[in-house]
Amino acid sequence: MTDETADLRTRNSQATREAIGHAALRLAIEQGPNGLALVRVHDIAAAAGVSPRTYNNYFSSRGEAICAFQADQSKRAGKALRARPAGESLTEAITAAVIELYTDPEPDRAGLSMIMLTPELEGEALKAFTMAEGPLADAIAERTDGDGDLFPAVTAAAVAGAVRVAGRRWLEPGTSEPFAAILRRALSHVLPD
Amino acid sequence: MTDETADLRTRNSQATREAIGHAALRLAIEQGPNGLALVRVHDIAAAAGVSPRTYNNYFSSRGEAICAFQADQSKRAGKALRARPAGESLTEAITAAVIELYTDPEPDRAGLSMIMLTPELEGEALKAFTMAEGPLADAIAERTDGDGDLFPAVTAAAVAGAVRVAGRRWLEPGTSEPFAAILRRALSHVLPD
DNA sequence: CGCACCATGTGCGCGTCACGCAATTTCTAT
DNA sequence: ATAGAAATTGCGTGACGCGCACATGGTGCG
Repeated sequence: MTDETADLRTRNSQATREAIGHAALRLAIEQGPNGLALVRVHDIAAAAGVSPRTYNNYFSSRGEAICAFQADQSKRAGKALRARPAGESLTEAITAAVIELYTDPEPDRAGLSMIMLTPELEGEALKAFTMAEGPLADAIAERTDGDGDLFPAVTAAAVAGAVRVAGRRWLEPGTSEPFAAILRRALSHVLPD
Repeated sequence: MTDETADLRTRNSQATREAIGHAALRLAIEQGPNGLALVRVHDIAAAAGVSPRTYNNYFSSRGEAICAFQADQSKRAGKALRARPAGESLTEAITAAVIELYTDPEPDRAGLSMIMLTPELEGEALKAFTMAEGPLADAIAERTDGDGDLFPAVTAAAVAGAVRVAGRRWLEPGTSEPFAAILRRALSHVLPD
């Protein structure tokens, strides 16, 4: 892995960040999409084993904490694309990278529902998915070597949008199709043949 | 116009909504992208000539008020596409509709900068642009008569993303190219030839 | 033409939150 | 082992979101 653990200190703090995020999402799921107001900062902090003030050092809103996992996942989009072999076409590489990134384990239905289907979280959820765009655009630009200057960013945005739509689709009741399949179909509409 | 003025009462309340939104955006611009915290609810309400409590009846956060104009504009995307003649191809129709919608007057640079370049507004800004997706997807579905079930939503998301990217591009310092031209180029990357 | 009705505007008050500040604990590096 | 930085924490403050109740004004009925 290219992850050289960076700093041991940094690692530790990322661990607590994850702990807080995980606790926040878990509590939110327990209360359901309509009881988000009942998830108090105090409870999140307690569940994560930190002080409320510390929670606030890592996140500046409950929504941010709840969506942290999704956001962190999206941030890895660039790395995922770069990990694809150079032999693949851009479309193949993006498709494979995105599918691998978002289905490493099949996502948690409850968690994704909470994030994508709760109105109060809409803004944070969009931020979380949109976070993939920057890194992804950079990685695309590297692969295409200055195609059009707008192409990488636009494609990245389209891909992020396709992922979101695929997620919504996968969450619809009575969907047995695996997420990867839906994702592949969604991406086929925005990527060059 | 299909706008039948609906109700006179409704009209009035939409007027105050606009007034509040306009006031919020104006005050935000005055303070610049770094002084958003200084834009108090009290000031917005005062500038709009309503009570702070009334402001809160229309918007549940400052960001929502500031981005209201952009959000309302995006909501008209479906209508804009439906207004295109049936003879046009889907790509032509979408391109024309989007350009017309977002450049009816050339957008206000200060306002768009505030919305798109202020970190605290990122979530709300994304919501504002994403609001075009639903209506747009419906309108696309009507034009294509059940192409693929994912196609309309994915395309709408890609278009909304392209608009966002085009906006960012247009805001970059030293850009003299008209927004419509950038928009057209951006859309060409996500729409079928 | 008047009356009852509903939507909107407003004042008040409560609970929560985000965050600056400063003391304290914890951990790393030499 | 020790100096020093980073992280955790407590406290205090200002603002906010919103429920509640009341006033007001436009609307549609009889």
